[in-house]
Amino acid sequence: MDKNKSRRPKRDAQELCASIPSASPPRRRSRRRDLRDPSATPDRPFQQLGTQATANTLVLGLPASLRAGDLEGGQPVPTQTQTQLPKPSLALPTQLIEQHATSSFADVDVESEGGVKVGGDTYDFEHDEEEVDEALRRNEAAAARALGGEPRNSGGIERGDEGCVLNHESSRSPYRRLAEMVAAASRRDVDGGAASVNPDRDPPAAAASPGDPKRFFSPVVAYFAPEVSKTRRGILGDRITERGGAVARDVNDPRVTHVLTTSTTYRHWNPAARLVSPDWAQACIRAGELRPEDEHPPALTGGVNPPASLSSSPLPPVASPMRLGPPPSSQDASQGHVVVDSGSGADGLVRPWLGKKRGAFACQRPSTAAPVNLNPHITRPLEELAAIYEDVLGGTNAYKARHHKQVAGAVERLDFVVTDVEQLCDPPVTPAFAQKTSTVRDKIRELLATGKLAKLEELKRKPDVEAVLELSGVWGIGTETARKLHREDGVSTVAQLRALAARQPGKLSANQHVGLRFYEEFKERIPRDEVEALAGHVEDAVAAVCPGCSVTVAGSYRRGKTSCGDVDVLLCPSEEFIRGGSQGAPGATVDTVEDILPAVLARLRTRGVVTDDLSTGTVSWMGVARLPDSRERLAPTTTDGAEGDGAVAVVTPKRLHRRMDIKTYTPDEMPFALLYFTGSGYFNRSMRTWADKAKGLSLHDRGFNLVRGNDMTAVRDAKFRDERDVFEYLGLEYVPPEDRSV
DNA sequence: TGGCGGTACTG
DNA sequence: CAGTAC
DNA sequence: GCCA
Repeated sequence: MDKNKSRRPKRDAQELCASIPSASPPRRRSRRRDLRDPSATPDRPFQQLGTQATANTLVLGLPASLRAGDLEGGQPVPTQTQTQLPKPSLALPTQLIEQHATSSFADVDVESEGGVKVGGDTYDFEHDEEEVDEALRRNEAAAARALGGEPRNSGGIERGDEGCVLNHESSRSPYRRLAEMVAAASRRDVDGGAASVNPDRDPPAAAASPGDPKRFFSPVVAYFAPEVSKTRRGILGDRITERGGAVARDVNDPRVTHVLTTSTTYRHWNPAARLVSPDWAQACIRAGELRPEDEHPPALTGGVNPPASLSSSPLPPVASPMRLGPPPSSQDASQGHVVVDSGSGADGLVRPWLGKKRGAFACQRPSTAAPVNLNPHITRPLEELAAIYEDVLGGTNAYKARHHKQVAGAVERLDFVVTDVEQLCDPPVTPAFAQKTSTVRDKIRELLATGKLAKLEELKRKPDVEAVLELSGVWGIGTETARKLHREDGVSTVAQLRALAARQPGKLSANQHVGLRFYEEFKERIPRDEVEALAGHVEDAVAAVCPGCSVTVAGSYRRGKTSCGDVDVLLCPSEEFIRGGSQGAPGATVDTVEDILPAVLARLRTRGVVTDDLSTGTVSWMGVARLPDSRERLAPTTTDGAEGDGAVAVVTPKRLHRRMDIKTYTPDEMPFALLYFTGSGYFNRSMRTWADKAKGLSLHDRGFNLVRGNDMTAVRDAKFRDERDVFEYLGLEYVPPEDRSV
């Protein structure tokens, strides 16, 4: 444990405060060149992705810093175990550094489902202690067998065995042992025979000799990138395990040797693994032996038809998503970046807390999203409690919820298993852990001692809690409506609500009917490529209506997440269009900014992309969309397997209904809109507060307001061409989108 | 002890 | 206006 | 529930 502690980044208040000045150096114009993202340099022409014919700009793709170059260039991929803090960039009060986006699981990339995995089985904490204990005993025996002797497995997968303290007598409490099991299990949580520690499951690997030609995959531990379709993953995965290999569920598993991906931009955390196309596995299967990896670099498989609108670049290459497509003219006009800090502070720096003793600052750093959650025994009950506070109790309880989630998130990012609250205190995981009293800290203590939370149990015993929790999961139904439905109509489940809605349609609003209809579909995550395909259709419509209008996907997509909860699209017409309507933008069928969205939506409706509306304004739309029923939309999945008779099965992906938002902004609002809709929610919150405290500004989705007295006046003394200008104006180092998933 | 974001749409 | 969502 |  001490070892783990020493690996943790040091961040005491002193150090954080000391880093403030460097966090916001008075930057001169010339420094803007050596920025992380070259394509975001003002001088560089913005890269267009749309069809040449239409001058539209579809801004998609991973943030530049996630691109292939990073993976191949041998730069160490930052892991959360690194010792020093990366260069501080955004100085913020620690109490504001909160994590997770809007909803509890909205931005979780790693599957955080299920309970604690122990040797392939999953236990959640509904089980009583005996049950957990028994499971631990079983698996300890199995693990001891697997680790103790020599032939750990036939695969020859080598890795260090550090930290495998499974047989320790010193571990007294069941939860300490559980914690250790969790740590161990997460290291060997590999599907398929090779590394399983559970004797009940597939031990065949032990029987075969390593040299067996039929088991040529034995040195391979494959991980399928999320964009590889389920079917393909299943088929190839089976072939690989049949032939002695293993399939890892987690890309961070140190034993992963090959990452199978179609994306050249796939970001993975295991630098030791090779990035290959799934075709590589197929070639190996066909050849009956391992084939050279170089022959199959990660790429789209042949015969794949990307959606028409994206055909020029199936995986959008280098256009920087944090750079909104600037109207060409404004680019020419950008002789100098006239973002002048006319505000407070002679040196342009504001450090309101710097002199204070307790002024704890956290510096925003690249948020190395936790690859695996080593502490579900803490985070899950906390999140559960938070969900009840937020969705059931509502009101000011949302603030309790927020704090519980903040702590859960901080604990989830830890790279060691927590067995004692003190581990969370010496460098405090959140500022609250440095205080004398903290109720959440007490809750964790209780959790570690007893394995449960009295508060949570008590709340869960209340009869309406579960009902309200479920009902408020319907879009458009919040705590109040859910409670009323349960109280007055005796509705407890979505199924019952559907029955009620059928009997008495007037009970629900139109939006709630929509939410109810797509209840299941809205809960599904949206893969990146589908986000791109949907955005591609928006781009087509925009191109037809208003050439030159940029189309940008914000949201968690822009933060580089592999899947998203919804599709967030921002439109920004050119300045020519703003000035001259269809005269300024030849080809436009509309004349004002307000006309764009309705026209775009009309086209999307006739194509069947937009299916329902949730709220419709002139510049903002929220609704439902899905991919149209055409033959070439998402990459069809070819499943000619090892048996290879040449048959190609085209698997039709189910076209789920997705939540989509589209908003139009003028070029001068666009940087703020991008910032706001890229999030995360917690990142926004911290930036808002910083703007308020440091500069007396209120930050919103279309600009700054100067807060003086009661009234607020818009800031008009500075020009903001992109997000960087906003950061700069606030005296903050730029934080790229992918590092904003705080 | 009060504040915790400000805005827009629906009904 | 309350409720909801962003 | 935490913080100023």
